[in-house]
Amino acid sequence: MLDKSYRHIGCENCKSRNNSLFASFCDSDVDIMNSAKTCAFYKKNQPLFLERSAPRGVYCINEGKVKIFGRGEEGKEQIIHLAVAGEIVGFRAMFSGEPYTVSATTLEDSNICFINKADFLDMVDTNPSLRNGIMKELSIELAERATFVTNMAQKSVRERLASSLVILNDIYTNELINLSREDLANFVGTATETLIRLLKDFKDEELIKTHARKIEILNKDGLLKVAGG
Amino acid sequence: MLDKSYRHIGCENCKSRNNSLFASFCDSDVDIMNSAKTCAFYKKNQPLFLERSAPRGVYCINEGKVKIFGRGEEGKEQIIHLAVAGEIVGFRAMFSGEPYTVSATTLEDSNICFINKADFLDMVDTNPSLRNGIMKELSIELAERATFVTNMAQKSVRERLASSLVILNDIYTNELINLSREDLANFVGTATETLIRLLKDFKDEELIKTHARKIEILNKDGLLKVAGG
DNA sequence: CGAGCGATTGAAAAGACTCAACCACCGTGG
DNA sequence: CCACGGTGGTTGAGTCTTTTCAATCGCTCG
Repeated sequence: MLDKSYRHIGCENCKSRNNSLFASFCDSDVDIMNSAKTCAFYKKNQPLFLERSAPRGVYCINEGKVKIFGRGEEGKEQIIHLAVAGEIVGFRAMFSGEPYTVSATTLEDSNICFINKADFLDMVDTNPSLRNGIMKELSIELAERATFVTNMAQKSVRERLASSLVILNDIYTNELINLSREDLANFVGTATETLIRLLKDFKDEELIKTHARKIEILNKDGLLKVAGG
Repeated sequence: MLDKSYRHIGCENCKSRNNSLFASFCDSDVDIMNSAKTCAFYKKNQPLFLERSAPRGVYCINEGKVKIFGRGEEGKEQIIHLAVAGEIVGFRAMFSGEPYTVSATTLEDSNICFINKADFLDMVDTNPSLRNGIMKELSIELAERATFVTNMAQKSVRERLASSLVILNDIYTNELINLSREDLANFVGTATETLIRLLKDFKDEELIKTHARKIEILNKDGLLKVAGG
């Protein structure tokens, strides 16, 4: 269960740090980060930052999940990424010199640490392995996003939903996919009604099973086949 | 007109370098790059590199244009980016440690220089301003691509075409947009036939005018209005 | 208990795609 | 010089997917 206080969470005990950009930190690096950061508890659906606002630092997810999304002309959300424990959110804006182009909101109750921009950039400057990790991460995400664009442009909604469910299944390790229908639609890039109809199709085809809003994957290979790849 | 030989093009004389990542280079930096690079003339439709192949270095466009594209399931191209003179192509793959996820092909006769991976990474290591420029560039492109995804997911083909034409108008400075209908369709993310029909609509609405395959923008504001934003 | 939001269903319309045919231009070879 | 073949551009018709709008249902929260 999550700690509802604002008590400091020591990075040295953070189970999520092992698969984060800070995994390679030595003890003194961890000390520096520990003294630089602040920790906070975020309730579900609480924003970390908003599009067009000025970046003040980076957010490190100790526990919980965060959606990163842009908005189209009519204000409809498009979820670009779902960040899980261990991920650092908002570090792209540290280097771009521009306001946020996306917003970030918690999807569930979360513990999230914050590192000031100056402190973060200082760590990047003085720590080559962190820097290289970041450049690698940026590059990989850029490549992923190229695929994302291609999928959006060429795949049908049905294919995208199948593909999305597999991705979400990995994100929700050891638990059922738990998103509102609207968020799921905004992740797939479709209308909520279309999403619901396709979910029903998948249920009929015994690819998935729903438990109220939660979704269980019954046949991952079948979904991959529908996704076409 | 383009030089058809493989003669060396000195970076110190390269007009495109001023708006490139190498703009901040001092004379000695330029010397290093000059001795590290090789220059080559590429005919129209000649590939620089292919998806799934191993990155060997970066390509610097002295003159010409290059399309960067991925492929969907059925092999249909999706153009992710059009690179113009001054742009460095393929540097993301220098950091990702993975094979190319996209391909690059010239759209017209081009002069393109090549810098070996080791030499390039060496320059990045020893030149903080280049490094910062790259991190900034990666971050900005990542943000742009988020918008790209949102547009693909939420805008109609008509809106995307209008928006694409405005973007292309900037890319083809002082000349008419000159792409095959298929490339244009693959940039917008639609079928060639749909693209042609919409171009006709735009002609009827006097937003554009065609000269054989070339496209002239008559009413940029009108196109922006159609694009919705 | 009532209000309100999220989930679901139905019906109709719009948007895009596919397939097939045709046209137009261009360079080649006879 | 002209017929030929090929590629890229264009048009038409029909179909399928997806969206939109409207209405209903069901549950949770105050």
